Amino acid sequence: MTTARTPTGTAPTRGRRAGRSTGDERETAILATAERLLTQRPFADISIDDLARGAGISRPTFYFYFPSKNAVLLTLLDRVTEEADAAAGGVFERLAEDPRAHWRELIARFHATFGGHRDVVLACAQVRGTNAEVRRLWAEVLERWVRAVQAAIEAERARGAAPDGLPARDLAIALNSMNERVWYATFAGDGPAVAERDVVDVLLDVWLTAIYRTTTPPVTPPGGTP
Amino acid sequence: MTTARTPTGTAPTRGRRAGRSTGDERETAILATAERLLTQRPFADISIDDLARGAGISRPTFYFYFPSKNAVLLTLLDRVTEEADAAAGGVFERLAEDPRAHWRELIARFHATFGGHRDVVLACAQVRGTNAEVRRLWAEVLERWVRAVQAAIEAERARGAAPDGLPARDLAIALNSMNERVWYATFAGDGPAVAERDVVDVLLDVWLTAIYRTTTPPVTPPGGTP
DNA sequence: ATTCGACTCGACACGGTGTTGACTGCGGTC
DNA sequence: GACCGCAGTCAACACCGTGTCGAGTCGAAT
Repeated sequence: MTTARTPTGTAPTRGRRAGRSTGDERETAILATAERLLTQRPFADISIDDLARGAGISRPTFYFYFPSKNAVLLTLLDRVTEEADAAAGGVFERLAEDPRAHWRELIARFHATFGGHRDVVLACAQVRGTNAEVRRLWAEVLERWVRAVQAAIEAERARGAAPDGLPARDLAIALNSMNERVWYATFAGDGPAVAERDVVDVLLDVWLTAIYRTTTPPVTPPGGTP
Repeated sequence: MTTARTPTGTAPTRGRRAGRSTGDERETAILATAERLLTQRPFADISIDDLARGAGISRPTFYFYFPSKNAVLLTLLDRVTEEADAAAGGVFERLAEDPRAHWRELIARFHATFGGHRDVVLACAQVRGTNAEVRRLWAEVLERWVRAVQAAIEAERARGAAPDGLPARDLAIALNSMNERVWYATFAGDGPAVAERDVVDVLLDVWLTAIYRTTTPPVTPPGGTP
């Protein structure tokens, strides 16, 4: 057993001697190679040997750093999801000030974050079907977004800005699912897709009508509700 | 070269002598085996040998019938998509009579058709990332649905039942994408999902609000518009 | 009876994965 | 300064799934 240092491929790097650091360089070299190759061809067409050679090591040595090809992708995805989680920060709190602008901001950030790593995200979407780890991590991210949106919808309903209707969670799932699939089709270019520059506004329109039954939701001025 | 009889795996069976028919039996046996095994494990974990043995033939003989494992899945998908195309039949024409009921009928049929072959559809969704043929066929089906929905939206706008707004095609893409992804999550059980018995009504609600800005769209009585 | 084409499979070549076991070199330790 | 331990390295191997080739069987048509 070769005691791979990052057993799951997800955990932070551990257990290397403090001084030497060729290991860290190699690890990042593998990651960088993967990201570079993903811009050129699909994940399935990249072999472990490609990754190893790209990082200047032999194939067995690759296994010293990652337990599998999938683990590399998972590590890449991990970075992106951290960004995605951070992207929602601060938007929901200020929703009542200007709902339209802030919902738009939210969707735009989602779009920008994933668009900034489109190759990685696209690759993950492709292997999600065959890789349980990626599927799980993805599901977790989505779950957090769903929860946040659900809470926001409930808040808007509570302040009387949005009418009651579908259970907030179901609505949040449907809207987030739509975003995911539309986003994917737009960037993957398979099948019918919305033009990239329109995608945020198209999604926003559906979100607003589904949540508020109008595209111009009521605004609460920043002063508070007397 | 073994001149596989169904070169693409999509074309209808051709060129076998009329009399003997062990070939047809074998072909359907392979298909049946695939469908059976798909209920037990993911497509990626089914080898050509499994398919061949299940159909009572050797692995090389398998290649006489299908050029690859993917071609089998593609043939399976082909059947389903024919059903899916047929499922829309007659619904759009009567939309004005009772829009809510007919949109619901449309979504319900989509749901029922795919739900009736969930293992095949789920498998296709999983390999779509790595298999261009499946991706193409899927995209074609989706494109037809999008076109049909787009036309229906335009018709509803033309008769004054639905307000103008998003380009009808973009809206149709977004709504169909939502359905696809929500449906998938519901059956695949990965990540946040809507309960199976609620899924049609959740989707319907979003469709109606996005198209009509209300969940109770205007009805034209079957007598016509005076 | 011969020929043709549908149909069959044993055996092989190939490519990718994951493992093993032996090796290197440095940093600490007594 | 002999030694130990461990991060790091790789040639070679075992394994598995894919796809191909070539030799073959058998029934129907001529």
